[in-house]
Amino acid sequence: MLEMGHWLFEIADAVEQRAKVMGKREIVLNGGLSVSGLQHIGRLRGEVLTGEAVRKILEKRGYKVKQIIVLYTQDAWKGKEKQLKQFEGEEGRKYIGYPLIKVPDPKGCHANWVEHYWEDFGGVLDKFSDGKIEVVRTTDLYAKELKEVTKEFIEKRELTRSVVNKYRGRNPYPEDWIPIEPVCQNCGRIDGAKAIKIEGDLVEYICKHCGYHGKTKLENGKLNWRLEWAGIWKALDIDFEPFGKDHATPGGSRDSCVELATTVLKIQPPIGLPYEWVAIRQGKKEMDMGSSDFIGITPKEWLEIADPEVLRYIYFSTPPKKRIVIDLTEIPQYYEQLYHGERAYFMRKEGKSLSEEEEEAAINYELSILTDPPERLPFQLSYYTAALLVQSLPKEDIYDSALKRLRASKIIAGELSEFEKERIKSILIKASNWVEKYAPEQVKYAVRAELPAELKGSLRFKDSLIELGNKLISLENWNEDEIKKAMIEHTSSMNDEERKIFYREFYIVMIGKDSGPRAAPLLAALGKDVVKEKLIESLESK
RNA sequence: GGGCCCGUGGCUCAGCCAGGUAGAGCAGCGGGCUUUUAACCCGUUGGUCCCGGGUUCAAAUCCCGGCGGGCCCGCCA
Repeated sequence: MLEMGHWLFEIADAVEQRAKVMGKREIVLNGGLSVSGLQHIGRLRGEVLTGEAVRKILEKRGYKVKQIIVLYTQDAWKGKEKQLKQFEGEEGRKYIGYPLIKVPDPKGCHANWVEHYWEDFGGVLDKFSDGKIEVVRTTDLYAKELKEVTKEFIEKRELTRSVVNKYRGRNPYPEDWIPIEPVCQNCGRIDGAKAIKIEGDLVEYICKHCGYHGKTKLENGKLNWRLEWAGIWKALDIDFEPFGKDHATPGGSRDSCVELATTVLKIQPPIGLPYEWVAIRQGKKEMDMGSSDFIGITPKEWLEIADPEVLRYIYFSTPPKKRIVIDLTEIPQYYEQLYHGERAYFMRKEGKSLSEEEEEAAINYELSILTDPPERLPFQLSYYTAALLVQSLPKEDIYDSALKRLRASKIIAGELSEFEKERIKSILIKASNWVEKYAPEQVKYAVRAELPAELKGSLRFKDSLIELGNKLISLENWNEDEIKKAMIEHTSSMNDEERKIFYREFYIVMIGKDSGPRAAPLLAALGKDVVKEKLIESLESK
């Protein structure tokens, strides 16, 4: 089998094996996110896309698979520095200890904190996946699926306590402990009400923050997080769930939850998978993306500059425990990696023999694409070329004008399929956003609005530049080769020193910097009109 | 205290799971092409695979013990 050895297929095998042993008809994959702030692209790695890839593999094998993401909306809002800063002034302080779902939207545009920060992640999930992912919130689960298991923990509180206390050496729960943490009806906090009595579906509690003594429904609270996680496994019948490295420590949360699952809830814990976090590099600095610290970019922001397949390819081709560092200035290289996988995929399809590395690249490509693969290897527009091109094109008409130039310069020949057209269109738009937001300086150039008069006066080769302009606009074929030829011819009589100055002035006139992208491709991209305007009209005037 | 990841030519890294002649890209050097502008093409230099032990006919790869760098957990989630 080609896929042997690929980590995603190994997980799929393990999950399949588990399902077989347990005789399950439907396999359930889970992921969990607490919406404590910025929902960055790192969170797609383990909790969403790993599951999606495993689901894809298992579905291909004929299994019915459900994929869920649980949002931990009942967790307490901690009021970390960056979280507080989302609010005006000191307003945020009021909400410390509130369940996330009860914290208002600091920007005022959504129903609450969770909905606001979930939007740029959840709202584009269907673009990063096939969309067949069910999103649930713990707030709702407590009213339904988690009800039974909550009661089970309360009934088995002694056993539960003996297990949990193994992991709470210095701060064990006391003998009268009741495993439910209610929301205080007086001060709104979920992080301090102590349950003292259970009466059917009601819990009586005393709040340590405000001293309030009251009763509320069980569902208006939450389980201690270890119980909660294990409880979700049981309530939703989970077969597989990845978890971040913070949960992976031996004797840590995953281990303690496994023990609760087997000894208290009497279930087989799901297959787990520890994964590393994703970092972002900005200049020389490199930081793990973080939700409550608001570090990173959201999936929505990623879509502005790159296709989702590109990120999927990075994630699928990297073993889960390896750290990934995303550098947004390297988007062109990330595209090349996806293209590499694409070429490998089509080589395999054509029956060519592949190296092991290419085999793997082909598999990663297959996992990364979101639509059926095209018939044959599609045209691969270099992202870098696109970035150069778009800087000289009218934004409104970017696709048609780009296509014209790409054909004129013979980068594209022949008819394009729908797939190719769509992809080119997408890359052009994304590359143009990338130039604005993240591209390194050397990639950028601008067609300057107007040449300052004092500069114009000091140009040594002003007449020669005008002459070149005239030669260029009379060219029959506007393509790189012709332009290059004309330029070589024009500068052939100059010596090295003169030529150097000539080119410097050329760039200053064209783009306002004394150097820039290669002259011929640049001019090909800019078009005749711009040449006429810059080299002739602006120099002749006055 | 416990655990994870990484350590391979100047740089970035692949190879390690399934042991079998040390690889790629960039940089360097030589040449070609071209007036270059994050170029391209051909050729080429360069490596005690962090160190020490073990297993083996054979170790970058497996096992044990160190060292250096990054990170996680220690009762919040």
